[in-house]
Amino acid sequence: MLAEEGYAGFSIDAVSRRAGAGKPTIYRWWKNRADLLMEVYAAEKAIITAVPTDDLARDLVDHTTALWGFWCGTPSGRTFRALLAEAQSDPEALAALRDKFLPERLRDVRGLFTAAVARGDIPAEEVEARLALYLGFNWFYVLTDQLEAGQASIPAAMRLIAAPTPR
Amino acid sequence: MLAEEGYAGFSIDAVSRRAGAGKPTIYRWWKNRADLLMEVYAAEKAIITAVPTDDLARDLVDHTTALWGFWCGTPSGRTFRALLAEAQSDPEALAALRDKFLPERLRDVRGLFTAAVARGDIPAEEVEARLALYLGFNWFYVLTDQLEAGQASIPAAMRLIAAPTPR
DNA sequence: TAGATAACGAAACGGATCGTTCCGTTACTG
DNA sequence: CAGTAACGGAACGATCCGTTTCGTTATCTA
Repeated sequence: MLAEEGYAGFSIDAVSRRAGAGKPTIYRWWKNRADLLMEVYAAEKAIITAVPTDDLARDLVDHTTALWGFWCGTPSGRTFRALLAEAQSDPEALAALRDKFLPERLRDVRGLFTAAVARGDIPAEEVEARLALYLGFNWFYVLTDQLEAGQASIPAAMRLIAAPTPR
Repeated sequence: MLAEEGYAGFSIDAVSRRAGAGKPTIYRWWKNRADLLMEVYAAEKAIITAVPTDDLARDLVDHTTALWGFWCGTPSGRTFRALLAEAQSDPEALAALRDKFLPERLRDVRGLFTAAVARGDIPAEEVEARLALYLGFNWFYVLTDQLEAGQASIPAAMRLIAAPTPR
């Protein structure tokens, strides 16, 4: 349904109709639209492995390419956008997104950065800033539905995010 | 109303009640919720001047600090979050956001980057990538309601976005 | 095998919002 | 003073929310 009509066509009523299930059944299993969306996303997410090499910039380019391909090739891009929209009107959903969903999804990428720290390529105290840059970059393109047009920016952006801090 | 209850409490019905106006009157002036939100944001936006010095990193830190202060100190942070959420369920709203609202709001910041290009500090072909990094960084923190906690990341992030490309 | 338990679908609830239509009033305009 | 246009208010049908009720099915236990 998200693939067909996006967030606008996604409602608990519509889900229960389509599933041939009663609404109470849906609410028995997921307390929220956001709760359902997060499980849909997690269930659909192909395992995008992120094994650090010794080149952070290349690791980030590879991971971003895989992620964008996943977002474009499945309904997951739509799902993610719906989830982020939902979090803007439901504080509980925002808390779940920030404190549970995102940390889980970010484990691999964070690993790329900590590996670079271990190699001495980037300072440990900059990991959060660089992670935020990485996340935000992806969010901007997916939220504005510009994943195709934005591909050209990936290498330069990742080079900057991965840049060693001089001095 | 956005300041009081956020996006959840914002509906055309509620707006017309609060304004003592009929709904048709609201729809006569703004064709969309997004349309109204964009005008609210634009009307509220204090002029945050962004005059380039000769240090892009410092310019970006200053502008980000001003922007986050504006987002936190007025209902505008809420307004912006509502606008972005609205754009996820209304393709027309997304197009307006992407093609009209954002370019207008970004004029000043883009000026900071093009000034750096003119000085030879950064290559012209990387402006889009760096702008996306800048935008995304801000979006991530405002959309996750972490503007206070994220302030510590600003200097490092801006240093990376403004970094000269070696070689 | 018989009874208890739990999940289920279906329907309906009150409340809210959407975007639109109709109507009678107000306030400018010429 | 007549005409016009924007207005407020009320109501429309449609959709969705989250919850309650009810009768049925399926599983587990004794």
